[in-house]
Amino acid sequence: MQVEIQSNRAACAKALSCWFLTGATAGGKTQVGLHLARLLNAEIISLDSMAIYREMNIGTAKPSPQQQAEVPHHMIDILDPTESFSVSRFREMALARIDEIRSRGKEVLFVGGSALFLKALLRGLFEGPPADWGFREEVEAEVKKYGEEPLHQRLRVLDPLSAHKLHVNDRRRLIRALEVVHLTGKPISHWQMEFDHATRAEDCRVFTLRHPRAILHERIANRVASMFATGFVDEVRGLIDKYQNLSRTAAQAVGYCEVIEHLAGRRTLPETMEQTLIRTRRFARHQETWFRGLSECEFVELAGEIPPEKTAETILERGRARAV
RNA sequence: GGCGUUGUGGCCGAAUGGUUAGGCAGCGGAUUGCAAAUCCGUCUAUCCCGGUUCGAUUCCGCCCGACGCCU
Repeated sequence: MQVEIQSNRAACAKALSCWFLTGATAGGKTQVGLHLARLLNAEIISLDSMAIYREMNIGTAKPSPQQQAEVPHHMIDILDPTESFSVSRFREMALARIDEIRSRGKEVLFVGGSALFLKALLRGLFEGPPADWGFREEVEAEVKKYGEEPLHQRLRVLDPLSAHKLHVNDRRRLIRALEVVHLTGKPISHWQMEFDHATRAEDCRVFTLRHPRAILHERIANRVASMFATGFVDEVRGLIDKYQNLSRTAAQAVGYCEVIEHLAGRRTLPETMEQTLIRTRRFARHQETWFRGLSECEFVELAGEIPPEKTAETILERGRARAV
């Protein structure tokens, strides 16, 4: 345990020495990131839970091949859409990439909006057991029969602290908490206590692009419209033809989920587009909730049309000014 | 022009002579191996005017709008 904390600390320190560019979806991270990477002589590590999938290009608004050729990118196109993924795998792989990039004498810039991944990098992850899907399905079946209440009841005995923190209806976390005691004999709250060291924004370089909400909504509308205009539906059709089903994680992606329903004939195209728009907005809102809550995040307010290279320069200036 | 139906919050949609469903969207929060997921919280409206009534969103009349039918 002591060793784990040590290595966790070391890993966090390593991550904290990198540059980060984050922000809600459709906020212009890709463009700014490219400029910033050039200014820093950096390579980019994607901080995005869906861009890791091959063949999911249009709907994830992945950087184009040309953009990826301009600056070396990592953690993009590393999984088939049938493979599942997890935060911890992301973290492990990303940490390895940091070393690799540094060994070339280059700077590291993370670009992306997956907030949980960001937090895992900045604050660490306890060395807990991976998901046990057999166990989860068993418990899931119980919930179906008896509801969440008995689950919560059980957790109150095994891990009162977590039970107190979790809402009765928060089935996923209830199950994970149970899973951890079941697998390790120790409550998840015990493990989690060790890893919540917040860093002040001034002591790191986590820049968070932010637009006024109305403008962000406009940008989202434009992005969704252009996705559908450039063959998003065909992309998803291709995936389904080839793989039938996407992995548990890939299938959750905004837009993909909706288009799959459409291709199955359960939804018209206009409904699908509307639903994709709505879900993208909700996604963006949740992302911003995350960023507000992470002390590491420093907001870069973008009122009006600011050219990406200008924003990159602003960030560079601010980031260089501090000793990290 | 006549007759009929109808008018509930941004949208959908119940109900009721007095205790003002619900859903969606929006907004806020949570978030440690499914995270672009998931969970929680929040929003208080009955077209206008008049009448009946202790009390009207609910009953009556009228106005306006919508829809339908007829001439």
